[in-house]
Amino acid sequence: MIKFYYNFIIFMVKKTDYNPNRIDAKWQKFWDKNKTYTTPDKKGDNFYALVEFPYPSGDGLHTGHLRSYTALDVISRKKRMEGKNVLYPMGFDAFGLPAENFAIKTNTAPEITTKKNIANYISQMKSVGLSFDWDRGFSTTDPDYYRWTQWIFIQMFKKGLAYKSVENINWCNSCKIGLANEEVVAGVCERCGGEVVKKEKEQWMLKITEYADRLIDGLDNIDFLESIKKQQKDWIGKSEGAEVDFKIKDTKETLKVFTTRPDTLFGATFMVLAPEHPNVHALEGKISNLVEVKKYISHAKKKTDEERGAEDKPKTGVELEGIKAINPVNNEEIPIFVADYIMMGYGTGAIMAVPGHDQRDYDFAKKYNLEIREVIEPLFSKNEGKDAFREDEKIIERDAAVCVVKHWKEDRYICLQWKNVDWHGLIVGGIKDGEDAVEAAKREIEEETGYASAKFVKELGGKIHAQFYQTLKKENRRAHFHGLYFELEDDKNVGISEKEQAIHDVKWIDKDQVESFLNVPDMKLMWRRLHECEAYSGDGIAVNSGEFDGLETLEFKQKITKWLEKNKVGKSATNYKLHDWIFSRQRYWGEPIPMIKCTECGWLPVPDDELPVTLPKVDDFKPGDDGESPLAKMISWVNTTCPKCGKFAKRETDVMPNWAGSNWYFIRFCDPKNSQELVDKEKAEMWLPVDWYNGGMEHTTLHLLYSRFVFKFLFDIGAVPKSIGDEPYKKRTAQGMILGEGGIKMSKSKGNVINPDDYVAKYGADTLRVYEMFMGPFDQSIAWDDKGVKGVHKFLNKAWSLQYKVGKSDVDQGTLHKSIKKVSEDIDNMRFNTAISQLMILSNELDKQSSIPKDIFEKFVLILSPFAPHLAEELWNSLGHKDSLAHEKWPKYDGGLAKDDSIVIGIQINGKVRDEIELPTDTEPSKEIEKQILSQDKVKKHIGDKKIVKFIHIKNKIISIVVK
RNA sequence: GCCGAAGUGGCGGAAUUGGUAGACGCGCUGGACUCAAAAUCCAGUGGGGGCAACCCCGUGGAGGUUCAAGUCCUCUCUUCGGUACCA
Repeated sequence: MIKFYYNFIIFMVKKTDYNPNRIDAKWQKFWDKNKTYTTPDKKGDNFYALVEFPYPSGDGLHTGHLRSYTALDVISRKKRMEGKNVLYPMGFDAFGLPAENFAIKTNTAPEITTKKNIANYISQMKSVGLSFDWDRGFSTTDPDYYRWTQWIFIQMFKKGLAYKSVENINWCNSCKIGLANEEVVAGVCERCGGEVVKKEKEQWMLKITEYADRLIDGLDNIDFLESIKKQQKDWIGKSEGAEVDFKIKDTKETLKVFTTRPDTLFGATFMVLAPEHPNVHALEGKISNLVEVKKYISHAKKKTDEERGAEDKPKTGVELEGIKAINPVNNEEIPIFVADYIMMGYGTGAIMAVPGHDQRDYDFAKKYNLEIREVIEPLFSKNEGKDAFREDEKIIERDAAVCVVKHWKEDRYICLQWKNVDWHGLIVGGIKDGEDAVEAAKREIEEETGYASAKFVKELGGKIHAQFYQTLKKENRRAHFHGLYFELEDDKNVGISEKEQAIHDVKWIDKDQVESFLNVPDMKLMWRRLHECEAYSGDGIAVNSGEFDGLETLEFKQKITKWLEKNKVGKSATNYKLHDWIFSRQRYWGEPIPMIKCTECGWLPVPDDELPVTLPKVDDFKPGDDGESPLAKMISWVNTTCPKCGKFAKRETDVMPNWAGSNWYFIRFCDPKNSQELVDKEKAEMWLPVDWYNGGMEHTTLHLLYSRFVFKFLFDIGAVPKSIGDEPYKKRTAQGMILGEGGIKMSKSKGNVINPDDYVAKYGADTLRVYEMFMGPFDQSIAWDDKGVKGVHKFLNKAWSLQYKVGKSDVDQGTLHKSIKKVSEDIDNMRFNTAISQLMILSNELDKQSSIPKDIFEKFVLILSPFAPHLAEELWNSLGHKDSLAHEKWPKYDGGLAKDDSIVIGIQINGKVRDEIELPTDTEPSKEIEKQILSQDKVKKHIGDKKIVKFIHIKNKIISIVVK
């Protein structure tokens, strides 16, 4: 009796409320002290998880950072428990404009602000229990780190990949800084939203274009989200075609153009130059309307890129009168225009205009009344399905008339809907021997619709071809459609035969409905020709192209390119949208570019033993109005001696862009303290490539592309071992953005920024972590919801109180094993939201028990721990374990126990669920089961006296009965 | 314009290969506990009809394939991202 009371009192006293603040602090201290997450360098079962290291801004960590960091933290924690040696590092990308702008405003040195911000970030990250290996941390602003950033630049210089060039760069008027194309968003500066203008500046450039093909090809063998691969490919923008030289009549000048369609050369009826094109200047003497031309050019230059690219802007241009170009394929003299729809930044800044087959050229030609010549007749080839064109079978050619027929009064047109095939088309009929197209068409119209008053109005352009396999007759068909337009004069209808009636219905379709009614591309195109407003830019068969007539596009391209090469007027060529990377910034807070200019010896790199070129302390952080870096004012720093001849020389005063430090940081985490080389080869081999890299979608064409480029370069020069390949990241995923409450973007100005610190203080780190993982699918944008946070907190409270139910009892293990399975798989696939919902299901079920067996509860704690590590550690501890659970074995599930013994499946009658039946799992279909089901009352009722046509039983899924 | 992703209750969202749509969470309603509130617990909760057993309708819209469609096919509308005269 006494003992009973004693136990009872102990039991009462032990029970405490969930107090996250106490638990969080306790375990964070424990992990720090015991170096729980410090990663040893060793060969073997390693796993490198990486998240984008942040810029340490004054605002501190935001919820978006945490979504990414928590996700890979969950993955890292699970991998550790699965026995992997996990590297999950963190550092800071601390060079950049905010610290510099702050310095200009307050005259506080960027070092000081940066140091303070980094300390704050570290304490914030620790306060949410991210399992980073802090021993490997660094900042890109550490001289020990940027020494190697500078070293990489020098290696690029030595290989000819870094060069100085005068560029018409994007210049932000408010930041006073040159921007890469990637940093100009919608015509304004990505950072400050300020106006971007064009400015000529001498800049350091990196030849990323040399790696363009490898950057495309490398994507094939790595596990990146498809959307990322596609965006990178589009950004690089490779297109293959030819360069063609057009002579300018009576001069020695030629105009070089790039085209992806050399097969349309015979259709080139004029040329167009970009306003900035240098040849305009060179030809000034011959241009008779020079004043007009100059006026147009200066007007065009004033426009921003955005204005020039504005939607639906009518095309403008002016002809260069007095000069003509000569089309090399047919020696025709064609006019030359300057127009701002041609951009200097793409291709050669000049085009051959083919108005028949390019929509922009077409619009321009229409406006200025220029010749439009058709040189490609469309060919529609069926390539898929059983009626796909078969290369090796014989081909039967057929001429046919296609008729667009207008109503006698209204703006409606005849279409045919076939009855036995899914075909919505126009009136089509074969042209018989001795018949012309119009006669054939009239005959068909009368036969198929009964209307006899069709009056021929006009032809609808040239022929359209279609090829497919006729499955019934077992032959390839190639049909040549002649498009004809008719108008009915009256409503007289002579009727149609029964045979025709059985084939199709005649439909009168309103003008604006016709296009969507027609369901085959060749008919749609024929219909659109009635309105004469577009150029056909697809593939087809050549016409009006001299000796090349009759060739199909692909073959024509090859032949004409050979012809151009033979006649020395062109060659095959590849063009990219990607430009070389402008690598200079006229600012202070960045890595100094380690170059010296000697008037005698030219540009020379700073010798290796003088690296790093440290950033000198300055008093005035303002850039000069002429765009000079603040460093230019540091005369004593700028003046130096030439490393080659020893005479007076000057240092480069530009600094690197903030991408410089971030494009190789993941390499340094493998060996962060190495003073001899960028990275020790053996250590690089242990960790690289990165197994899993998660970050934001916004870095797809910037950081992610740049760092792949730099890594390939380091691979080429042997700075990283060859054995690891030339791709830095095996797998790349991206999280969705977190929006403010109500679904609007978080911003200071809107005052809807969520500060994670507040939630850590109020609910604890685990609630914040679990909420961020639970709020929705990881890759989708989602709005913050305070109510959801409370719900998660309730769940953790429940998990906490479950510990007081631990005791001896028998509890069914089914849900536990199902949960282990689901949580394991969901974490691997970043389906964190459903993993947590499964944990909730499990906790709800355990809560229903009067007592929970200890081993079940332990496993629950273990699979909860990646999401809520502090709570899990505390529970683990109170279960009697002394050590951290960070390296405990991840529970395994028993496939048998994860399955239910029996399963309830629905019984459908004529497609509707009417009843259900509980069957042992994996019950095979049998006559007995069928009998049992048919004897159930509800089933009997619904079948009534109808006859059973079909009885379907899919194991573990459904019973479906069809009755009549 | 083009490319990509997505449209499911009051809300965030679940739903293997097509197989009982709405798991889990929020919110709401009712109840218990409380002097009261909060917290907690229990029950209910797609819409409509019916006392009820049940029935009808439901995954942006219109067609289609199938015994069976949120899921597959055709067309279409909307939203959100990316991109922009790319020759």
